[in-house]
Amino acid sequence: MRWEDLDQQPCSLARTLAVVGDRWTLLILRDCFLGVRRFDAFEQRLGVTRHVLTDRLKKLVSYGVLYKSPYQERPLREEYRLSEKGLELHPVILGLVGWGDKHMSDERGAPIIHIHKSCGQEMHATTHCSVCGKAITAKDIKVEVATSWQGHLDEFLPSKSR
Amino acid sequence: MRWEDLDQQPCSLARTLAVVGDRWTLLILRDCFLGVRRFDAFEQRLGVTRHVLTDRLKKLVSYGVLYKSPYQERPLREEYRLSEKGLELHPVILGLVGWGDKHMSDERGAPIIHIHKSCGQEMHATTHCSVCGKAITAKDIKVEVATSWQGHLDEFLPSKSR
DNA sequence: AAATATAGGTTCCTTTTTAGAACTTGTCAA
DNA sequence: TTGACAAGTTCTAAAAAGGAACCTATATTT
Repeated sequence: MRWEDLDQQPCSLARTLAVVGDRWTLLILRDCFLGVRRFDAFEQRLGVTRHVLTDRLKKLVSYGVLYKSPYQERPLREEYRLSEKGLELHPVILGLVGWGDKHMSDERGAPIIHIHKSCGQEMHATTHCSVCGKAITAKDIKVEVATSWQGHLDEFLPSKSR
Repeated sequence: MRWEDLDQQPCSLARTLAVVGDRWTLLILRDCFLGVRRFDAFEQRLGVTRHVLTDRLKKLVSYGVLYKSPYQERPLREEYRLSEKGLELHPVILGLVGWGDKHMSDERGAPIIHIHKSCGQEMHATTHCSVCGKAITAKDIKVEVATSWQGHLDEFLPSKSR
C-alpha cells in the first residue's frame, strides 16, 4: 500500500488518516479548536513552513473538514473554519490529549484543562458504548467484518481476532 | 517548532503525536489491536518498507506502547505486543474509526463492526464527561490553562478561547 | 509620490524521510 | 548442500519537509 492510496483502503482508520494523518495536520486542527483561523496565525503558532501549511489547509478544505470564509474584501482575505464534519473530529483530539495528559505529562501535569460547560467541572473524556452507555476499554470489544463486506475482506482480519 | 521536538512541547496533543504521529504508526497500532504481533505480518499487511517498520516499532517500544516478547529461542524471535499504556490508546483508534465510518465510507458502509461483548450489540464509541457522565460534543467544552502552568503558557491560548 | 506594512501565498534550493531492492545472520528442514 | 525463514541492515533513488527569498493587491506612513 502506498500512503497516497490510504483513502481507498477498506478500512475507516486508514481513510481517516488520509485526511488527518499527515505531519502537522492534527496540530493545525488543535489550533482550529482553540479558535485559530488565519494562515499567519497557524504559521506563527506551529512554526511550520508556509509550503506545508498551504498543502495541509488545502487538503482539509478539499475533504470538507475546514471551509474558507472571507473576513474582508479588497484585498480578499479568507480564514479557515471548522465545518460540522470538522467539529466531529473533537473526540479524536480529546482522545489524543487524554492519553498525553496521562502518559506524557511532566511534574507540572496537564498544561490545559477542559471544563464541561453544563456541569462546570474539570473533566476528561471517557469512551462509552453507544448502545448500552457503559464505559468501555479495548478488551470489552470484539471486531467482525460487516455483512456487506464479507468475502471482500478475507485477509484483512488476522485469524486471532476472527 | 521542529517535528522532532514535539515531545517537549507544553501540549499533551503534541506529546502524544511525538509517539503516534509519524506516518504508518497508527496503522501499525490498528493491526496490534487486531492481534498482529510479528514483523513480517506487519510488513505484508501494510506494505510499508522494512526500514520504516523497524523505525516505528523501535520508537513504540522506546515509549512503552509496545513491548517485545520472545516466542522462540534459537534463533531468538520476538513479537511486539501492546502494553497497558498501548491498550489505553484504544479510544484514539475508536475515535478515528468512528469518524471514518461516518464520513469516509462508500455505499457498502463501514467494513468492520465493533461488538460490545457485555451487551452483545453492534456499537460505536461515544465520548462522555468523566464527571457527570453526559455525552459531549466540541461545543460543550471550554479550555483553560491549568493553574500549575499559568504564566508559562501566556501565548498558547489565542484570545478567542480565553 | 515613494516607501513600508500586511495577508496569503509561490519559488527555489537544501536536508530529511520514505520507497524499493538486495544483502546479512542464525537456525532448521529437505 | 541447498534452500527457507524471521527479523532485520545497507544501499541508492524519489518524495516530502525545512528555510529563505520573492510576489500580489491594497492600505498606511513618510
